[in-house]
Amino acid sequence: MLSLKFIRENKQKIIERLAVKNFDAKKIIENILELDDKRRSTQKDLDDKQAEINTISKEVGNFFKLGKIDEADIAKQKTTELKESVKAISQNLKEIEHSIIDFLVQVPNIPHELVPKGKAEKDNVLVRSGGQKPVLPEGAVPHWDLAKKYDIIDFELGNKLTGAGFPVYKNKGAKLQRALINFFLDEAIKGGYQEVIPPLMVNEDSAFGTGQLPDKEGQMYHIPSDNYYLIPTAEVPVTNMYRNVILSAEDLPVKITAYTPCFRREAGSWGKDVRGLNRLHQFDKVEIVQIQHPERSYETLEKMNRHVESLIQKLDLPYRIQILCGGDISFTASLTYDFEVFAAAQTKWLEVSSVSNFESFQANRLKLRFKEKGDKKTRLPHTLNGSALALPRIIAALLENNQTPAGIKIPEILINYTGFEIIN
RNA sequence: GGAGAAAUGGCAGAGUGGUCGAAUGCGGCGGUCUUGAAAACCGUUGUCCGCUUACCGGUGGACCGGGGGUUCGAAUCCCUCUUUCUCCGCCA
Repeated sequence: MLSLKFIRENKQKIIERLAVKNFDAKKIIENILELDDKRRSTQKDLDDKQAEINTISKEVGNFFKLGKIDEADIAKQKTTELKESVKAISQNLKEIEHSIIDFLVQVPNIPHELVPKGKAEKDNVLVRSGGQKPVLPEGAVPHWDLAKKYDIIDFELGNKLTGAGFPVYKNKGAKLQRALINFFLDEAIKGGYQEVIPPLMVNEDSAFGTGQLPDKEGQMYHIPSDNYYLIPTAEVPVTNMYRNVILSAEDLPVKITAYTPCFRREAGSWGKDVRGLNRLHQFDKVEIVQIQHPERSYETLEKMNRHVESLIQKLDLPYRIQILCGGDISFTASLTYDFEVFAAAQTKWLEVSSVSNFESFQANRLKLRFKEKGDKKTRLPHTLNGSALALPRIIAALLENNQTPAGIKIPEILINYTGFEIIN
């Protein structure tokens, strides 16, 4: 959510920049500014009346003390009228504030200068790539066939238990899952991130805080009896730990990592894109989150990129990194790097991480602030997050790329974690 | 799930209708003293929204768990929700 002050001061710039996200902001910004004017004059009106009531009330007190009952009664009557208008005005103010919020939450974050114009995936910009695409042996097959052949992931069984998109990991498949989680967490901790295990369900306030609500509730599983939402990513509980918090500048950067399962309804996604592990309703992910000083957030974004890249390199997977274009970047992000690994049997690039700087967009919504030492005013810090990494597609690529006639070879770095070198 | 108690500033903890944004202590910040530090002493110490201001600042309003009510006036009284604690019950 952009702050009102920012909108007031940067109207033209916002409209121009949001065009990159293919969002026509002119009308909505004008609505917001108009409402904001109304809000301020209403506020002033209310404050003045309130002040008058306060003055009179004090007088009444004094009259009573002096035994001047008649004067007190006269003063009392004056407030009756005022009180009624205060009630009406504050009701009005509340309504204005609500409609401002209603509009504000519809305005996307301003894209960074690096974000290219574009409509869809094909307009994303390649930053760099690495690793070697493997030459697969004769008769190589996609991961869903390998999963069945070696009995490590059971899609049908998950179907029976729950439904499509909820696989059961078995045997070495389950072990590999744990190995990756531990590897990713250990690397994050080495990188200075503090590990947390957050709740997997959040309340409405949290879902609003990170921008899942309003509007995107269709993407989350909802528990109506308690009004909780299953988290679509650890970003939600982790970032919300700092909702309504004032940090001091020395606390920055805050670096948190968390492993959690993630739950996504993925309403409306069907077809061959979703085969096997490519798209699931429940999957595991290690997330990294940082809260950083506005002047250093882009350095931090770069560091997070390097962290994610190093994980993929250590797993020896072919990858590429892209900057998302205006049409592909999320509502809340200023700049996003997508990391894709190449799954050689499907001959497909699979997104395994997306690392974003939200600048102050989330912080404003969360009421997350920080204060410079000796400074009276609070400021909004920048928030960033990234997957490091999402498991299923990493597993898909590992299985497909490392298949040999003898079995699937485990990357060197993981052997300490799995305890085996090959799935056969 | 049942019974009772409670929720106040960064923390601890006073405050039961006006002079309370709120005593006191701790912590934090600034200073005096000291070669330096500690101790002691002095000062200072929240958030949000307006108005004003070149700046320092000044000024109005709101906030004592959330929401509503009573009253000229609410941290204080009433209703309601939430949370926490104690006891009982159940239980991984």
